[in-house]
Amino acid sequence: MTSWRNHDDGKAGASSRTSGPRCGPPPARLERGRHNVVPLRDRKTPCAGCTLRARCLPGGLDGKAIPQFDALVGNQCRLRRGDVLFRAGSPFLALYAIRVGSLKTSIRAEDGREQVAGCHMIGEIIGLDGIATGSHTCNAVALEDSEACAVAFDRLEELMHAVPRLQRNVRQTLAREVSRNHGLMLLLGSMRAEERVAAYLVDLAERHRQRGCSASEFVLRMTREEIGSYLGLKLETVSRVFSRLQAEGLVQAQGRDIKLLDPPRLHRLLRGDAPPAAASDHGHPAAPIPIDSRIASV
Amino acid sequence: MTSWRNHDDGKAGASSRTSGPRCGPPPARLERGRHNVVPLRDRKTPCAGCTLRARCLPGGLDGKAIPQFDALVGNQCRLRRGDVLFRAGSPFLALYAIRVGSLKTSIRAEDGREQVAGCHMIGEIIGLDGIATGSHTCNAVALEDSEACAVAFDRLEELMHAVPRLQRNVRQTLAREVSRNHGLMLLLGSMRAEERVAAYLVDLAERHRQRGCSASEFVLRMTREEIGSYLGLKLETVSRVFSRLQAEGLVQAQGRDIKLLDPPRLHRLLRGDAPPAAASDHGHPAAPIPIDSRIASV
DNA sequence: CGTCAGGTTGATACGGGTCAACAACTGTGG
DNA sequence: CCACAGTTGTTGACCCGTATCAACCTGACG
Repeated sequence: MTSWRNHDDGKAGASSRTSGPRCGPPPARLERGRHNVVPLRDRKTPCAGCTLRARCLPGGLDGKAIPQFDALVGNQCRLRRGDVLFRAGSPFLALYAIRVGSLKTSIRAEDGREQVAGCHMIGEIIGLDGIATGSHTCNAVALEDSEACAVAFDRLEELMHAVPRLQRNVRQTLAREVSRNHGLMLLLGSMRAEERVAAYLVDLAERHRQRGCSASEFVLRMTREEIGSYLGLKLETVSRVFSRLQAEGLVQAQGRDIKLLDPPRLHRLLRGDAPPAAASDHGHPAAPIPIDSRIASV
Repeated sequence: MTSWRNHDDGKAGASSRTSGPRCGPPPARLERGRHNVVPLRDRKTPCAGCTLRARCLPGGLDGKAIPQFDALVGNQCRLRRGDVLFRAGSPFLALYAIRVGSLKTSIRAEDGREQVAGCHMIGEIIGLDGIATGSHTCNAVALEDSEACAVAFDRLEELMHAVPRLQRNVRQTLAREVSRNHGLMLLLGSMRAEERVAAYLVDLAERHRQRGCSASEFVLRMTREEIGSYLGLKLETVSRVFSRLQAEGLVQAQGRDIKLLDPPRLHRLLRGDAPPAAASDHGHPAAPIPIDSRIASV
């Protein structure tokens, strides 16, 4: 609980909507099921005063670029638990910076199977998946009451031309997503249930730590079923693993309240007392020099 | 065999013992072991004359931008089977466009476990993973004799400022990677062995089709072990699934030579006669537009 | 010839899925 | 206040799919 919490220092005014109803794309009206997504008419926190800025898209921008960026954040949207920020298939109009709360993203196969693809916390950018096709490929749903800033992408694109640093930030955000997915693939492809859950907890702990919150004591925002979906397990298995980890004194888990009692041992569980692993690049024993470096600067 | 075939109009050494409608380039039968990578000092095919251009980074560039782009492709590198194009941890200097052949990318966990993360064919761009951190996060290894164009990234970055279309192409390439990974996650997280292998075959077929090669008859470039690693299975399981699919008349598999005998049924295997699947966005019933295909493009 | 990598197939073990019962908690309405 | 239903989480019993271990085949190559 540091800075992360109160960038939301204002009261909600009303009126003065700058241009179009913008929180999410204009068509971001009540997504069925739950509550209205409420675009805050007055942006309460301009980027210049936002404590998240350093980690957000405008991170590192100089003084005069920030208001320019600020101008494309049309609205902050308020979401209640279960609200859909965007949906697979809906047109890609904006990236979203999570200002408060957390969201899950999920992808759906044709046959209806759905899988949680990501669990995103405050300060993270979501919606990137839409860049390629122009429409989103996953659903984003609030796991708790949340707020997100919608950054109009067409205008962001323009601004990127003028502000290289911004372009770099966007690209890095995309690339981080690639790299995050690598980790998830490793998890889904080769870890067993206990390792997966441990990896999940360790990851959450680290992300809390980065945000200045306790890394050893936090609240899970997803149900056992969602966690299972994310980790490629069934909910019963997730539940059992929590119980087992608790029995072994590694964690204390009461529902969604989690305490990590022995982080080092949890880490060790990951690195594998597990099987040694083989796999080779076609049988190269030692490290060949990658071609890359032989071609000096191409 | 359209355009995809003869960008390699030179003689690539001696090879050429092709038979049948094979897509890959020269069959490439070489032993393992690292070879010298031969950066071709003279680029043989400037982008302007490359038949892959439309699908490559300079796709859609206008006449005068193409030579500019061309200038940053310093070299084409020639790889023999098993050669490492770049390695996790090595500095990120360039993106690579695969001009001939195919490569796998693999990621490695701290404990040494390694997993194939991608299988990339002619016309695809690899190396994107390095953008975020400045160094690569995965290894790229040639699955057969191959050639790749190295595109210096620092200079590419500069050129992107001047050429918006190029910027868009790079971003789209990155985003496609995100979307590809979504598909893979779905596979690793929720499919059973038979579905995974079927998905893999269907994906390969589609990519061959896109390249103007036979979609029903092709050669696997990875060993059973690599395929298993990619799909989160053990090699024996992969082998068994091939045998079972063959017994059911869906495919004909002799080693790495694959014929799809009944593509429709193979597709059906994917859509799931399988369990109905539940999961919901917190109770939202409505069906968004489904994700394009189960495996975006794995 | 022998060796080795890659592939197939069988026997068996086990992890996690499946089905089911139940507890804790929430919100609703009488 | 209570009764009731719905959601979430826990736990047990059982079974299936995949991993594991092992034998063997094939083709390439020295």
